[in-house]
Amino acid sequence: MKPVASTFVVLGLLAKKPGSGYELAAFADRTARFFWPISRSQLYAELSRLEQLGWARGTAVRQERYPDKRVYEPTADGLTALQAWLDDAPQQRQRGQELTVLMTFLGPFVSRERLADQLRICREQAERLHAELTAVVEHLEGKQEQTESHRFGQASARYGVLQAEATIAWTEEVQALLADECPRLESNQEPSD
Amino acid sequence: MKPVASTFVVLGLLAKKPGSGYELAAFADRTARFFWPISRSQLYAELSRLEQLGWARGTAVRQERYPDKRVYEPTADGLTALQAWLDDAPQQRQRGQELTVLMTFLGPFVSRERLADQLRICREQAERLHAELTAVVEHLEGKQEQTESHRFGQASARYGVLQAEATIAWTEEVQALLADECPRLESNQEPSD
DNA sequence: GATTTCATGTAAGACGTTACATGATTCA
DNA sequence: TGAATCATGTAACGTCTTACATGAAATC
Repeated sequence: MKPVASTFVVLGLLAKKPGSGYELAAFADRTARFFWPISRSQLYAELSRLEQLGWARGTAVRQERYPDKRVYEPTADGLTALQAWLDDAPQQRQRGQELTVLMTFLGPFVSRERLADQLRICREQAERLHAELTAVVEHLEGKQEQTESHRFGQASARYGVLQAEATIAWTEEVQALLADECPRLESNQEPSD
Repeated sequence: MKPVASTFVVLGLLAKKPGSGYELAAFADRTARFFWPISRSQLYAELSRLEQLGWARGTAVRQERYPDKRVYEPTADGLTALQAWLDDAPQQRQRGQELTVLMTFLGPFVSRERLADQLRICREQAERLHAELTAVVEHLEGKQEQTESHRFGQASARYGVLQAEATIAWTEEVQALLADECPRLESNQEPSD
């Protein structure tokens, strides 16, 4: 019963918004769906796993008009595990971009330094991909014999170029947000207000 | 031994550029990697599957300086199967976007109408997602109590907004390319040169 | 009366990855 | 001498999806 990446995704959703599996599925559908889709059955599977790991506590709630439900919330251990995972697991090469969005989504549970690091890495990767695909596009552009196959190859590469540009723009936005949050390079304490 | 989506991806790569598994892996790494990554072992598995299906023919090639290799090329049946799949399988909701890029990449094997259709669907989906996520961003913006959790939720939703915008811009590019190719709504014949 | 909402899961299988295994040749 | 390139696969396992299963209450 080892946790997988999706275990932490569900734990993170729970940390943002405790509730029943059904409610959590609706929340995930509004938020995490576009960067980390998860099926209903897997969501329920992860919830039992979290309970077995002692990372979430489920409480049966009686209802009259609707079927009874089981409401979950993260335990202290669960929050510790989540923060620990966010702080060092993400050295994975796979799903790097989605992981960065996940870490942003779960910003309150990540240290500012870690998040800034991840954003930098994400941006650098996007910049490398952008350079690589731009070169592909230009290479196909420069060919004397412009076959149909080349034109379509170029068009598909343009997709990657545009996505990479969007990623770079997004990282800049979030980097600016982080800079705004702590104008002096001091900690994550709120100044006053 | 039923074909899966990746079977057709490999078949498509082969149709664009016949060669050995090793060469194909390098080609995939330059081209399809960013929209349909495929591991080396799976590539080899798909090549044997294609041969068993009679959709590709492998020929042993002797080499002196390097190990012998097996060079593949699609059969007539294979090309027919590829075109048939491209023409009606893609009613899948999953990987819809990547499928659209794949179809663009394999443009020479898809009918113009089918490709135009797919681009339209892709664009409409991106527009719906864009509207949905813009609403999420604005909803979080409008809240009186701006928690940290909301700000980060907003930041992650912005990612989806920017990606959707990139997708929309890309579909417009390719739609323009298609319109350019056949200024009159005539067939896919090259006019003259 | 039909459909949607609420509510939770199981079972089977599709799909894909990493690690392992091998080994000659070329290049730094 | 050590690393990269060329070349092809197997075996084991991890991950996730779809379809199935159930059923009351609310809404149209």
